Amino acid sequence: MAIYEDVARALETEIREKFRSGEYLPSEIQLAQRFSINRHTVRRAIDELVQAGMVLRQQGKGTLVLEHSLQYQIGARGRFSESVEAMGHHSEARIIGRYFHRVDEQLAQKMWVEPGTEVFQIDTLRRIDGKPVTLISHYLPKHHFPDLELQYQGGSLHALLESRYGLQLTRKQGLISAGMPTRQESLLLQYPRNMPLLKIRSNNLCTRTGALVEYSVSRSRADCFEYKIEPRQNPRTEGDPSS
Amino acid sequence: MAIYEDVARALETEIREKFRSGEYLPSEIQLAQRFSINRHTVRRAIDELVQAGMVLRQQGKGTLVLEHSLQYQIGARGRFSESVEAMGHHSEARIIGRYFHRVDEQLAQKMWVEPGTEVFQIDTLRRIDGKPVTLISHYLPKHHFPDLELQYQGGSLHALLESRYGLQLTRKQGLISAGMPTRQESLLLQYPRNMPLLKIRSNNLCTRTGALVEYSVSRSRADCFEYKIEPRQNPRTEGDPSS
DNA sequence: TCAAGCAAGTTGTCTAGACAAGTAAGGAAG
DNA sequence: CTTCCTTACTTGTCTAGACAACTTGCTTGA
Repeated sequence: MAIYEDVARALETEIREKFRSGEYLPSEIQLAQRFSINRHTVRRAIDELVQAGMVLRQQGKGTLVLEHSLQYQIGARGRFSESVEAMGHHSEARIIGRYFHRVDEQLAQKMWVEPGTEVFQIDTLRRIDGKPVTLISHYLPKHHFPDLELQYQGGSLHALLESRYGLQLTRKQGLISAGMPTRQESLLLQYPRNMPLLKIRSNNLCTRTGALVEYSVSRSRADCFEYKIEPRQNPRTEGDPSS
Repeated sequence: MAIYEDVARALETEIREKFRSGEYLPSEIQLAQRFSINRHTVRRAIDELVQAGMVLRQQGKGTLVLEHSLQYQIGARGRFSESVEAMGHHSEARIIGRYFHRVDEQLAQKMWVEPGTEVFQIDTLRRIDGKPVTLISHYLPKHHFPDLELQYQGGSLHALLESRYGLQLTRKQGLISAGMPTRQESLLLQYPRNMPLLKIRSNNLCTRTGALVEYSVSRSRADCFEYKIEPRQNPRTEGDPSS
């Protein structure tokens, strides 16, 4: 194992235990003497920390320690699992944006509606234990929901659709992917630009008529969130055809 | 302006104009001679390209040029969808590693087995149209599979389990997450370090007895791959990843 | 007093050389 | 013909030294 990797890990734990954000690391020369290695090797180690977003270099001043409260603890506890089926039905969501527009070619294809269809877009942010975790954009064809923009004031969107409009939704398809956050997503989720997001695009149909009533795109922080797939409780015992 | 920045820009335009993905850059020594600079300065320049996701370093081989069309075109053409249910059942996989070890505490918890259990680990790489897309690590408790390491020579692992050992598998749980690639994953998938991977951890049980017979972790390139969830209708709807 | 500038300390860049680690191809031995 | 080993070439790491660029505080001069 490379020396700089060892040093990087040593510095990482040391920062977590003994440094606060705003403080400066010892100079590269001092660290080189302490570890009895060359200064360039120290720099290579600090490069790792910079890449991880733990520290910030300031030429002429030193190496600044940043907030490391939510640093990459992938796989540790504090990880939330959620059934894919439950996606988008949450009540503790806060509205952060409402829009009204006509869908363009690209969105229409994903939404399974005609281009030019008038839709409401509602963006919500979901927090868990106060931490922003998931950002959801709901797209709802206008003709299904007269006056929706007045009705919905937060809470469970799907519950409102059922109580107010008598619609019951069925997820017809979900597409799961991963991507990097935009600047705005990074801000809203308080999440680094160099960490991935988990995305689901869902097409929800009316259970009775089969018409599309909601298309949603959710983006979740991958450091503390994952989706769980579980087989139906009463499966066909015929067996999984795979393999 | 730093020399390495100039060289990085020069190489960037050169790559766009004269190189195709799959080709290798001239060696660092050759580039150093061409630009009349030190090899370390060349390395620093190439670091920029690696960071930008344009090239991939391969120790002992060279510096591989990646597709530069997909840079900002995530979600464009050439995206494969695959049913989550079909995960891990593919036949066109190539074995890239076999291991035999006892599971530690952490893995045991995820695998639903006792710590210390002896397991085979088989790593496979799956390509689509020649492009490496998915990396899968299969973990199989040894006591279920005497002589598996001799039996399996590639192809469909689950088919072998059924034909050779008479086992039929049922996915009990799948956990979907996202993460960044390790250096090795980046190499094997020919994929930049700063682009995300889509991960699924699956616990597959014996359909009859309910015992765990396989735990697998798959990692897929997020630039050209996504998982599809569809409500179960007829059992023969395996995801066709074609085009 | 005030301002210019000097000095010390920091990170940033470049060079130079050495060896380790990994890959691929070709040749030698069986 | 196959297998193993050697060899050449590539990237990866470490060391060493020098100077540039920048920040800060202190000294010096008017």
